[in-house]
Amino acid sequence: MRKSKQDASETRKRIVQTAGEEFRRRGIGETSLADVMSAAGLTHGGFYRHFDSKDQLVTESCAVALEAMTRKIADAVSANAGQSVLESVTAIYLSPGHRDHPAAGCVIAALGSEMAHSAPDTRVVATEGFLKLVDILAGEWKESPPEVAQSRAMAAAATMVGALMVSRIVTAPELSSAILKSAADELASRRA
Amino acid sequence: MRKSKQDASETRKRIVQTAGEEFRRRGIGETSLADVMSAAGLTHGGFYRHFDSKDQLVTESCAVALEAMTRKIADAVSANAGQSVLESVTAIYLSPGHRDHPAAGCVIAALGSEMAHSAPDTRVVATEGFLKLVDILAGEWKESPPEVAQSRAMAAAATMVGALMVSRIVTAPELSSAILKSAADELASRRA
DNA sequence: TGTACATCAGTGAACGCGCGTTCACTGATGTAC
DNA sequence: TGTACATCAGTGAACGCGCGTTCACTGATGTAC
Repeated sequence: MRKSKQDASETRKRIVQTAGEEFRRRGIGETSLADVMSAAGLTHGGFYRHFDSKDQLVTESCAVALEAMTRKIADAVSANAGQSVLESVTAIYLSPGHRDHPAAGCVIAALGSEMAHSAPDTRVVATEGFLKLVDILAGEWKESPPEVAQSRAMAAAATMVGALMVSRIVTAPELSSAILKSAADELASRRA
Repeated sequence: MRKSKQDASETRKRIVQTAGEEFRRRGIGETSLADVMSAAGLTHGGFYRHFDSKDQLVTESCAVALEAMTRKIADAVSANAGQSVLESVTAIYLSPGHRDHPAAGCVIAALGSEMAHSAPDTRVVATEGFLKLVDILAGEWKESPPEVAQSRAMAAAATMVGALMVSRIVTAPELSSAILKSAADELASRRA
């Protein structure tokens, strides 16, 4: 049953991608390796041909998922080069679609409180993803000194992460939408 | 070994309190009932004399912990009746002490991403706690129409929750502190 | 280029372990007379 | 008020289960000649 090197490499990528989705959908602790492997169309026994541990998979899948999100957001910002950075980002990040599809969304909002207890490697990856998001947002305040722009961007990122996470906890749909809208309105008022 | 009704009632409260601390310290999924019971000075077998399930303990302990936090914040606000509500709240919520002692702090920031997948009862409790915090913050904008004040308060609450959670993920201590400070500065600029 | 052998991706069963939950038991507390 | 009995808080062992991890095995792929 041995597969070619290329097949194996594609399998590995598929496991990382699937794991990122399943972890974001159901949480890290609630998702077993058997869940991930079967979602990737494999049996769980083969996992250790590709990874040393679940922790390693968590770290890699978070890295890949964070990069996909920041790239998507950066692309949207450059596609709307004429308009406000904050507006471009919040339109994606604070959308009902993002809220309702955590598996394809922001790792920090989906797994943040679990990540606070994760392995150092995973926290480093999360830190880098957060800083990338901050960097994109800082583009809103190009006219300000860089430290000011970064500080405002950090607060804006915190607002978005918090609003999205809370919008997923809350039980009443209208309240959930109101939280996203309030955050978007508040951020709109802070434009450069 | 039967205990008096009063003893039993105190034991139950102690379990709820201890559970709230342990869950916030280590996460819900990572904290076993045996962990909670032994932290409360008991053996795990007695758990089901007081509760029907772990889920019930999670719900009750989150309710108690959220109420303690909102009471503490409301007290601080009324103690500083002369000064800005936002200032009073952020001085507590966005402090390094709060960041470094999750066991005594905000449940939503400590367990938010886990709560998004929790039982409906738990999510209802979290929703009520969030709305209580929003209600306190809305006091900042007494002059504005209530919907405006509530909307601004929701965004402020999201900022605080997001900033605190991210400050606990991030690996570099200076960055962690910078996130708290950026959020506090931004909120200060939104005062009524 | 063809052949013989080593490698290793993936399977499926098994491992020890800790989990939530249950249960028989103990003996102090609560209750009925 | 005192006594006999029922209750039940807490203990400690046990339950089945699913977890992360390991392993023997298969057979196609890769490699050495």
